[in-house]
Amino acid sequence: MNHDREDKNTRIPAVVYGVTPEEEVTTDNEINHFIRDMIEEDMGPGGRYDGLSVHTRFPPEPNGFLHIGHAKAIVIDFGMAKIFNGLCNLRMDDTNPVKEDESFVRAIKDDIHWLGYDWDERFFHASDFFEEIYKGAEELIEKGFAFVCEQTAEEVREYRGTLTTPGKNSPWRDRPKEESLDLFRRMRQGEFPEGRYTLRAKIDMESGNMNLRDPVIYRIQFSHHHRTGDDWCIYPMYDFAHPINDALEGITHSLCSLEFEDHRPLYDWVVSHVTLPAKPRQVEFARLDISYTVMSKRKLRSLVEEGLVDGWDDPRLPTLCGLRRRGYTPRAIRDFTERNGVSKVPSMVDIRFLEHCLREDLNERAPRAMAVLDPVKLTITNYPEGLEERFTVANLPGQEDAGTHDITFSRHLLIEREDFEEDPPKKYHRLYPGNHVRLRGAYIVHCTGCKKDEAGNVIEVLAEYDPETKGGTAREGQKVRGTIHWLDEETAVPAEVRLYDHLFTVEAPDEDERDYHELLNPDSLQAIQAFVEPWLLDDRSLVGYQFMRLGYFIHDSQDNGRDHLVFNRSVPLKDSYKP
RNA sequence: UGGGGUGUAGCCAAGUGGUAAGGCACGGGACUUUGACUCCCGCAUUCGCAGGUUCAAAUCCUGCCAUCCCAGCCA
Repeated sequence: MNHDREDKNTRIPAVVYGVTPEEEVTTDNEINHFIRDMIEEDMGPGGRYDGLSVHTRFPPEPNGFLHIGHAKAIVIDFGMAKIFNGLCNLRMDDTNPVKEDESFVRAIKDDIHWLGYDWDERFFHASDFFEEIYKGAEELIEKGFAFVCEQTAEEVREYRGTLTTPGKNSPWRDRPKEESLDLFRRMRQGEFPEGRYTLRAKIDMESGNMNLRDPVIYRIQFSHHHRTGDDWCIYPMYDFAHPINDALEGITHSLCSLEFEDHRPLYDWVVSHVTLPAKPRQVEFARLDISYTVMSKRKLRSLVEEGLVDGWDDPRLPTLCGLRRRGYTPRAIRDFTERNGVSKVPSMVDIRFLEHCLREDLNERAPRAMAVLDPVKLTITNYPEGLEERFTVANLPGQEDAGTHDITFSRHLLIEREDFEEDPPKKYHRLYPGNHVRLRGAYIVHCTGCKKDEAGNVIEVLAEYDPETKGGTAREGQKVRGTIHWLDEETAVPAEVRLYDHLFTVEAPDEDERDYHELLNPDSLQAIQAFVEPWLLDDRSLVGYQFMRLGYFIHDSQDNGRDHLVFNRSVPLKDSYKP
């Protein structure tokens, strides 16, 4: 057994987007679901595990990056342990060396830490227990519950039968156990080529459950394992290894997704036929799906490999690293998964709920700033040329300890093009000739007109300010319906802003029969040249900013330089304005 | 008559024999130096369908329907 003691060093660095250093994993959500009830009963008086403490595990296969679907499992696995004052292990399910790689191990650990969970020293690999698992296989052979089979993969498939017809026994099923034992040991010694033999559990070829039709539990594979190197040339199958790993780690509740439901009889078979120190229990729940995106490892991989997105951490992807780069916070993700609940109903959650959870978190802690995405000039015609005023504004209105920063004001400003209409629709209360509007934090101005080019496009908006309204405070009795954001043209800093939309144009791309390439949203990324407050040149909020009236944005973690600011829009603000 | 699951609002989801929680979305209003936030109000006479038991059924019984997963020497 090989605990990774250096693991303590893999804590992600203190400065990581989405989480503030002193932040703790807490929840205000009421966690109530059938798994909690079941555990409660199992641990209670007379229950299955009366007297033991809850022990769960999160067992990813290190062959890809974690996505928000995994986050649900992580929240459940670590969350249940926490609620019941138990423990949760992290285990790399590495029983198939041809698919797995050490590089993923690191990324997986970082993502889990980022989400706010920790496994202390309980970091395992399925491969830590290869010897014990092997012993279990020998035990099965000795008891007559397993045999070495010589059927080819093709023959195994034929003999397995179909969903509606029973299978047939392998001709090697009744091979004497001494012979099986000898062959199995020689398999381990590397005497036979891949595919020549397999070890199969002797259960029931006529079972309606395909998993019980003498499943292969060991296969020969001459691949280099990322951890055990070339020590082994036979590897246990998931169905055999998993229950044994669970038992050896002292897991009480082995929580997994619905598709393993009909593996449970096999899980239980292994637990009762192999001598083990504990009897873990498998419980299944529905995995998480989200609208307008894909969650399958295969599709995510091909999006990355075909260059359709900018790597595994593309902000449009549902991967945890992608969400992190997008500006999602662990708190929002945890909140989202908890509030979704846990059930056995295959579900497709509306992505707008995820967005809601992010806004709810960021609204409370993202500093406010101003940015103009589609600028047009605003000239304050009665403000002296060359004069500059400085205003101090709160980072987070209403929260004094969040600090302040300064903004400058002058005759030449930048505003959002859509905040001026020469001929406004009804109920429009932004700038239009004759209207009073507040420039947030500065002054109330009175729009006097605009200048246009030959083509009739507005190139400059004109207004006069009211010196009596400094700071944006209205005169006695004065009511100003519109407040807009703005930037001082003199001090505004150019920045690239990346606006994201759904990666797919349909709600359920995974269920669509069309090739998913056809379903990609061509406008999922729109990069524009915008302007932001100079303050953002040096400031780095770990939870990003709210660009007022626009949305939440965060410095891109990859592409920012001192002279090249890049912001990702995490999520736009809600907007109930209907022209 | 393969086996195993699941059906409560547009999307999640409580509910476990006493007369349909909550959230998201949506619609309306109040407030507002963000058309944000916040706050009010509205949103299932009905729980996949049909029978049955009961004073009483989303909850119990029977039948049906729909839908998901399983035929890797993947996990």
